[in-house]
Amino acid sequence: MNAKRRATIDDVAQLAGVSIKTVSRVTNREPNVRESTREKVQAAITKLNYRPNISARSLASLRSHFIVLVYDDPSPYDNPSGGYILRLQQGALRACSANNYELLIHPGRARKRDLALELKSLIERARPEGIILAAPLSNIPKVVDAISSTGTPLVQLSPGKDSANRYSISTNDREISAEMTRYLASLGHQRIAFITGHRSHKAVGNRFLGYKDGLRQSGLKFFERLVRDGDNSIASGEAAAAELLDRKSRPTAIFAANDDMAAGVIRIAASKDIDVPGQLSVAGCDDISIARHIFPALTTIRQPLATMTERAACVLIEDAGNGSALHGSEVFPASLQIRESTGPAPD
Amino acid sequence: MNAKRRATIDDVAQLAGVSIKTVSRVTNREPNVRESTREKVQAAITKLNYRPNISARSLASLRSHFIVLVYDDPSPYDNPSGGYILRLQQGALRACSANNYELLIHPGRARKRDLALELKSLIERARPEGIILAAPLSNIPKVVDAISSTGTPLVQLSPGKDSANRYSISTNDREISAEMTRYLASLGHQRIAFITGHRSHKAVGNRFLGYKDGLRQSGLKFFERLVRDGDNSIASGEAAAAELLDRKSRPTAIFAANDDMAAGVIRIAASKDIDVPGQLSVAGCDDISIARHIFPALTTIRQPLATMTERAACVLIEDAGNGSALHGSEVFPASLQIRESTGPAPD
DNA sequence: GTGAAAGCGCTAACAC
DNA sequence: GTGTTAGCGCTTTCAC
Repeated sequence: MNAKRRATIDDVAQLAGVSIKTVSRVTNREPNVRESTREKVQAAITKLNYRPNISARSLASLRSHFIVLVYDDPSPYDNPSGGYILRLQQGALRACSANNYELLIHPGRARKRDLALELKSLIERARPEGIILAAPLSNIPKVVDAISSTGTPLVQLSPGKDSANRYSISTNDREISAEMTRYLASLGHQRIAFITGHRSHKAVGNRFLGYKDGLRQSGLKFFERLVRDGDNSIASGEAAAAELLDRKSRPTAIFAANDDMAAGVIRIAASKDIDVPGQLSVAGCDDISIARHIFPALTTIRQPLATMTERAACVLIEDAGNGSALHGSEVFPASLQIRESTGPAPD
Repeated sequence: MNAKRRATIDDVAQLAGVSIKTVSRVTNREPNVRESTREKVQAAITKLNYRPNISARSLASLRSHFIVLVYDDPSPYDNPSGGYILRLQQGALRACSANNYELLIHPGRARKRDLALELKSLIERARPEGIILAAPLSNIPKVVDAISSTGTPLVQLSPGKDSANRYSISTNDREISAEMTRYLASLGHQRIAFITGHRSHKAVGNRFLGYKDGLRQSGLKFFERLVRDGDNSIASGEAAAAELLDRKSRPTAIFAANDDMAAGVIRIAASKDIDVPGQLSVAGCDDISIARHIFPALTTIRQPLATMTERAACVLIEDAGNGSALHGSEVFPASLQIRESTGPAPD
C-alpha cells in the first residue's frame, strides 16, 4: 500500500499556481502555453514526482495508451522459434517505450474456433488504441474482420496479399527467395529441392513462388519431384529430408521455407552421415535464433521482424485518436544471411 | 471508429430495470443479489453484449486488472534462449486469461542504470496490481526495493536466496544439480567438469554448489581445475570448452550451468571431432528450446518455468486488493531431462 | 437485497 | 494563454 498518496493533477496545479487544465496541457505537450508557465509546471511535476494516471486519462480521452500485439501462440516446447516472437515483441516494445505506450501481448491459437470472439472481447473491455496482427493470423479473414468491425486501428504483418482498405507491413518474401535460389544455383547446384511451408501461411507460400522464379532466372528447370510439402514444423522438415535424401540422385541443395524445417533437414543429414555443406547445402528462412547456433550454422533469409513491428506500432501510435481507417502497405526488404550450411556443389 | 456506441452499465441497468449498483454487483460476482435479479441482469448483459470498461473500473477501484512481467531483456540475436522468456510469459498468460486479467510485458536491461526508476514510473502511471520479477533481475536489490517502495505486490522468481518479508518462487537448483552430477558419475565419469554461470545470477550460483554436493555424494573429489567460469553466453561456453578439451587428460563429462554454454561446448566438441556422447558427455541446465534441437539433443535440467510464473500470477491475482504485503516462498522441483548428449564414460 | 449520490483523476469544450 | 465546468464509466459508502 502506498504510504503517501500519489500526487494528482490537482496537487501539481496547486503547487504551480495554475489550473489543472494548464497542467494537462503541459503533460500532453499541447501548444499555447507560455514558456515560463510550462517551466513552473514542470518544476512542480518534478518536485511531486507526478505521473498522469493512465486509467483516468484513458477514461476521459478514450485513449488507453496501449496497443496489443497478437500472434500465433506456439507451444514453446514443440517449437523453437521463440526468437521469432521475441523479435516481434522487441520492435513493438521499442516503439511503445519511445512514446510512453505500453504493450499488451496476446498469443492466440489460430486453430481455436473462437479467437475472433476472444479478440473482440479484449478490445471491448480494454480499448487498446491499436492492434498489430502477426502472420499467420493476419491472413485469417474471420479474425481480421472481427477486429475491423470494432473500429480498432489494425496493422497486419505479412498478410500474404494486400487488401485495399487495410494497412499491411510485409517483407519481400518472393524476391528474396528467388535471390536465395539464385545464390544456390551460383554455387553450382543443379538439383535444388524445396520444402514448402504450411498452406495457411500465405507469406510462406510466396517463398515457393520465389523459388520457382529463382530457378527460372538461373536457367534451371523446375521439377515437381524436388518439392516436398512441409507444415513449418521440425518434424515435417525431417520427414521431407528423409524422402529427398533417400533417392539415388539426391538433391545437392535443399531450401526450406522456414528455419525449423531446415533444422530438421540438418538433423537428418547428420544422422545419415551426409556432410553439410560438403555434400549437401541447406538453406532456411526466417533467421530464428537456432539458425545461428545449430551446427553448421544455417544460411537463411533474415526478415527485419523487429523493424516491421516497430513500424507497425508507430503507425498505430501516430494515427491514434484521429479515427481514420488505416490503409496502405509497406515492404521492408529481407536479406540473405550466408553462414556455414551452404557451399559449392559437390563434384 | 465504433459506429454504435458501446453499451455502458447504465444501458444494462435500464434494460434490466435495476440500478447500476446492482449491475455492478452482478459483474463483480458479489453476494447479496437475489437469483432472479441476477438472471435478469445477466440477460441484459448478454443482450447488449456489455463488457465493463477496464479503465473506468480501474479508476474507480484502484484495481487495474493487469499485472506486469519484468524480465531481463536479452538481445534476441546474441541469445537463443527465447524459449525461456516465452515460457515465463506463457505461465503468466495462462493465469491471466483464466482470471480476466491482462499481462503487460516489460523487458528491462539489468545493466541499465535506471531500471529501478523506469519501473517506478511504470508502476505509478499504470498502477498494475502486481509485478512478477524474473531472475536475474530478482536479485538486484535496487530493483526489488524500488518496486517494494511503491507498495505494489511483488513476486520474485528464483531470487537466489529468500528474504523474510518477500514472496519468492524458486526451483530446487542445488538439489537437482547434485542429482545431475550423480547421474553423470553413475555413468562412470570420473572427471566431470563444471562451467559456472554469471556471478550476478544467484540461482545459477546454486547450481555450482549442487555440483559439488553431487561429487561428494558420489565419492568423487572436487578439483578446481575442472571448473571454468562462464557468463551464461554461448561464447563463454565455447571458450571454457576450448580450454577444458585441450588438456591431455581431459574431462569425460562437462556440466554447464546453463544450456547456452552447453551448446557452446557441443559446438567446440564438434569442431574438434570429439564425439558426443561417445567421448564426451555434455549436460546443461534450463531446457531452453535449442536443447532439444541441437545435435545431439542436450541432456539438461528442466525448470517448470511456466508453472512458476503461473503460480506467481495467481498469487498476485488472489491477493489483489487486499493490500497485505506478500511474504512466503514456494519451491517447484525441476527434473532431469536425459537426452542424447550424455552416455557411459569412454573406456 | 437494493439504490442514490459522490467521487476516482483526467480531458474536452468552451468561456474568458 | 489560461481557467471553468462537465463529464468519461465505473465502484464505494451509506441509506433504505
